[in-house]
Amino acid sequence: MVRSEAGKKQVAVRGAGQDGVYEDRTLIDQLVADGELSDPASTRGRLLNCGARLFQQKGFARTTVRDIGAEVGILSGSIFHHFSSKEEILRCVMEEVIRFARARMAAAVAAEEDPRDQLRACIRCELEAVHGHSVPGFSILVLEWRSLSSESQASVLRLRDSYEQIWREVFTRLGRPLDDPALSRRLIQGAIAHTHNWFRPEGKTLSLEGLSGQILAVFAPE
Amino acid sequence: MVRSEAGKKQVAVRGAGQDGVYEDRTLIDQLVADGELSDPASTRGRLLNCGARLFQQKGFARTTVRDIGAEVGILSGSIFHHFSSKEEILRCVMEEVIRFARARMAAAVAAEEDPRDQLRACIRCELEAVHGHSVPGFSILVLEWRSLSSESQASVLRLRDSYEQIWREVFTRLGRPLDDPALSRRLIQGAIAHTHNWFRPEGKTLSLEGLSGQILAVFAPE
DNA sequence: TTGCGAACCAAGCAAGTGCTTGGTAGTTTC
DNA sequence: GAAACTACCAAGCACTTGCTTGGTTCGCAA
Repeated sequence: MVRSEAGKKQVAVRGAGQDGVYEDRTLIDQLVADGELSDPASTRGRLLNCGARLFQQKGFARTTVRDIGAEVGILSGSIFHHFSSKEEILRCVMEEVIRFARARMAAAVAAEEDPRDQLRACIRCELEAVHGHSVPGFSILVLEWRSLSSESQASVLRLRDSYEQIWREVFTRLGRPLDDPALSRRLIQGAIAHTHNWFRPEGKTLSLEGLSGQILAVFAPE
Repeated sequence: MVRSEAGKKQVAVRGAGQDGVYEDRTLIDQLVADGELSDPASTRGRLLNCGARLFQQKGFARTTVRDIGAEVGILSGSIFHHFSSKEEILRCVMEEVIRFARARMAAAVAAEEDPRDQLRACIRCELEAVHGHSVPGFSILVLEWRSLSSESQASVLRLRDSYEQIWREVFTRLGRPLDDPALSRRLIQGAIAHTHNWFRPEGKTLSLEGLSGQILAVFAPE
């Protein structure tokens, strides 16, 4: 709620900014320059970041436009100068989340050659996204899907498919564990998304790295 | 818990009742007689069944007490003669869903001897539950978990653990795919729950039986 | 200087929300 | 047969919700 001129410094590499801002600075800057993401320092960008965090924490229905405005430091009515409706905020959050996650994962896959290592990179990427590192708001894609109108769903779905395509290509190259790469992807997608409900990275017993290995062991045993 | 009246073949009366009532008559009757489920013909039972269906269709937040009352045929205020709050309806729905799903799966497991067949039975059971056959409202357990207060979550969690215990025992007997049965369960739980978002049983390409086989192939390859 | 539009405020509307209150039939209990 | 209880209705209260409206400030360009 306190207006913190925080927009400027955000040099944060690891350790998110006040609004839960993305971490990877160079990638962000590139995407902002390409017009794929809103500038996180702008009011619109801050509304999206705060919205993402609140939607993830409390859920879309339990988050009010007054909540979002208060965190950004403007009144609720002023939000509608930037977005035409509350639902549009959710849709834009989802779109930016997908664009960022897609760019991140594409880079991670391109850094590997062996298909199994590529799968490992995908798993790691999505796990980090689900657990709030690197891509805040990622789990909203699953949790709040039904909060979108069917028109918005169709729009977001097209974008999302370009993200899924990366996964499917990796499973195709791997040729496992099922004949149908799309089906493999859907099963692993559910398994990873569900870790949001039980896995706590701070728990000492199993690290996120260790969890990646276990999931890999199931979907691509050696 | 281990209601092993299993071999009784469960003469499922396919075709739900007016309120989308459970299918397996004999099992239901037994659980009602034991006081584990509300009589689906009573007002309370009908409120729970209607609530379950509406919560699943529209989500908890988007379902109003007026919606529920209208479906049952009473005014919204009268609901609070049976439940102290809207949230209590959700909690009771979840509890009854768990009790029924637990009894159904225990019976299915007890009917098999080979651990791999037992796993297949579990997968089949939970897939049917998730997709609205046999256990209406099952997916509420995942989708609306955050709509419960933390006290209610703790209460439901205890009950739910007795359901999860069945899964863990099966994975323990199977000794696959991971060393940790609880972890295996959580991964397969996510994979199965997520099918709710994409699998359509009426689609000709892949039946629910076929899907069961594919999931089994991943988590317990021959 | 003047004009203009972007960004925001202050106030509030209309529609809904969960839940309460006071009351009334019908049934059961003693 | 009076009392108590169950299950419900009719009405509405207190509050929250997304969003609108009219007006103000301020940077910037002509």
